[in-house]
Amino acid sequence: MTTAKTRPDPMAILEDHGYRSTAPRRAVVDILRRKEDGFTAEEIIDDLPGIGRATVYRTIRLLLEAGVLCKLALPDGAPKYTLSTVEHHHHTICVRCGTVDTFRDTTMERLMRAIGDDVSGDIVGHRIEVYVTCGRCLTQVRS
Amino acid sequence: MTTAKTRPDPMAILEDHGYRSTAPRRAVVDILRRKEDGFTAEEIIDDLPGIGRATVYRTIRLLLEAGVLCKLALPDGAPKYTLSTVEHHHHTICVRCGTVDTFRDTTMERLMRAIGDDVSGDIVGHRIEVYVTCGRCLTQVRS
DNA sequence: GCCTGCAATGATACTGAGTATCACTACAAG
DNA sequence: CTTGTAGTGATACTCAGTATCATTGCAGGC
Repeated sequence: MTTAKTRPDPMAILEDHGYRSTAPRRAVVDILRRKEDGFTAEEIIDDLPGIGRATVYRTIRLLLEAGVLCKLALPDGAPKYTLSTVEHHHHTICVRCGTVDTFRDTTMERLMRAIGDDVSGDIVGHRIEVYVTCGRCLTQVRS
Repeated sequence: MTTAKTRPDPMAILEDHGYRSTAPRRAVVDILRRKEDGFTAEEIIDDLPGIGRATVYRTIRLLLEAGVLCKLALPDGAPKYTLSTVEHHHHTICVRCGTVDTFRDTTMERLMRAIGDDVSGDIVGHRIEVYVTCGRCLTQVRS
């Protein structure tokens, strides 16, 4: 599931949006491309002491707006980011190790349409996060 | 949908959990019982100048743990609380006026079971928030 | 009725996540 | 080579919530 497939370079996408390819932005993009399991903003800031907080957060925001990143929430609401590969998908987050994985379920799309009949008003978006104990953590627990 | 039905007194629930019924706690519980559309912690703090931040947050936390409150997230991740009436349900949040409503869809439960087959590991929880433009706001927009 | 102990309180200071400000830098285009 | 502006980073701020800790106030035992 976590295949490092041919992912478009986030930096290229930023350039497509009219933003400059600068050294700090490339540094941020480079480091978070290597974070397969999601990351927090402070984590990136700590990893790049030469780069200011503001720049890291700005770059993250640009990538969010460009749809390259997803912002998720842990059960307690703490934010976590992850690179998004596919268009529309949802995330599973392991509550033990924090590993983020994605899934795409067509039931979900049908569900949203079904809910549309139940609620008064127009659905404009949704947030779905599934919290799991991942397979790896399960075997650790049982051993 | 937003019926002020016979709701168990949150204070009584806290007492059942072994917590004292104190004046500050009653004040907090009283005020948030009147907030049909959800509320933020700071809102409560502002409404009760005589009561300390810590006490308000503590009371909210106790109520969350007791299952009397739900903590939701707006699209930007900003937290919002709402009293929960029924056991398991989900929320719609109007992105214009912030009104919180609840729905319960059996499809959701079936969906969770279906997802269980897709993901590796055990599902331990989920978060689902549906963002809407509510009926009232829709008529305002169109007028 | 009065100790007394502990739960609860509130002031305050802190953390964590993110934004605003603003002087400065570094480019890219003319 | 100038110059305009996007981008940067230091810093201070907001917002949400927690930690600390001295003080208060009840509830139960005598």
